[in-house]
Amino acid sequence: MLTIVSESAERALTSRLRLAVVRLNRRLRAQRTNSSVTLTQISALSCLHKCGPLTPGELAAKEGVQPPSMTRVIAALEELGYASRSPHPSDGRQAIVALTDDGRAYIEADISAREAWLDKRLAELDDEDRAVLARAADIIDRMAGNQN
Amino acid sequence: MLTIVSESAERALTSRLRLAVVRLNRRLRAQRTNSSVTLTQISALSCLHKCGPLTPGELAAKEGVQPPSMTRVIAALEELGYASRSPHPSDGRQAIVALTDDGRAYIEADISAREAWLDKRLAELDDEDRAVLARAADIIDRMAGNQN
DNA sequence: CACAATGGTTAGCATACCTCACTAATATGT
DNA sequence: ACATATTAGTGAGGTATGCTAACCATTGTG
Repeated sequence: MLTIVSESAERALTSRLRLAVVRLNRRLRAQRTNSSVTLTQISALSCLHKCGPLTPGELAAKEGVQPPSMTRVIAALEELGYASRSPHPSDGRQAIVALTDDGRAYIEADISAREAWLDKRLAELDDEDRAVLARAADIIDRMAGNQN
Repeated sequence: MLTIVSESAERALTSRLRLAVVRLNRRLRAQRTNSSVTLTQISALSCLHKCGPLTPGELAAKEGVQPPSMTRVIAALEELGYASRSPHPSDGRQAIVALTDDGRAYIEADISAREAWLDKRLAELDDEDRAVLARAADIIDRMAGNQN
């Protein structure tokens, strides 16, 4: 139960959380076998969907990766027809990356299918466990999102 | 499918949990830049430390990876002097992977240093958030299907 | 004793990060 | 105004981590 966290459990939290995240991440990546869109690309698409058009640099910062890594992701999304690159109106160095209609349709309609595995696992939990995970997702996002 | 227990936050749990895990995993991997031991290797070392000597196949099963993936991890750990491979006493096909003294010293004394980043983030949370993460780690581990 | 099953490794492929170095565009300082 | 510095993005190359398929070597069984 939630009320008391034992001393030993508390001490091992760092290790346990790390291992849990590493392993769940592994499982999630393994689930996308017959999809042409990778987990990283989905993550970037989600970001564009949530935030609207962004420059490559902004997108890299929000995803917490270096700009060169994002360049490749954007190129792949463009290739797939899910994102477009247009010139920045006032700064010739920058570019604007936006979802295409296809990209929007994909992220809105198709992601849930690719999340079927996780969705099924979540459905097997009780409401209380789901509530814990919902809170944990927020906490983790804050921790991972804070630079440094 | 998911039972909606609390409006919009709950509805997107699958997406949010996935993104949170992907991003925290990314951060954790990024923390080990000046270390020669990678996250995957640490995970395997932890497993050996907790379970004692294992065959490569057992280790792969516990970590939830395929045997060929574990072969590489074991080779790296052997190269580093943190694990040793010895022949199985009764079955010539199998091998026994065990921590060396160096490996034990490493896993016991040094891991916490490599977890400093996460440890610091966790220390910034309040007790309630930590409790949520502790429960979440257990739930996630169960979902990811880790046989202990 | 031939031969299938088992355990492990090798080879080759894909994804996803990184850093370093480069180009192009913009801002700055004398 | 023009040379120089800074900034944004990209390309090249490297590492880590997973996979499957194919391959030995050993084991155990008919």
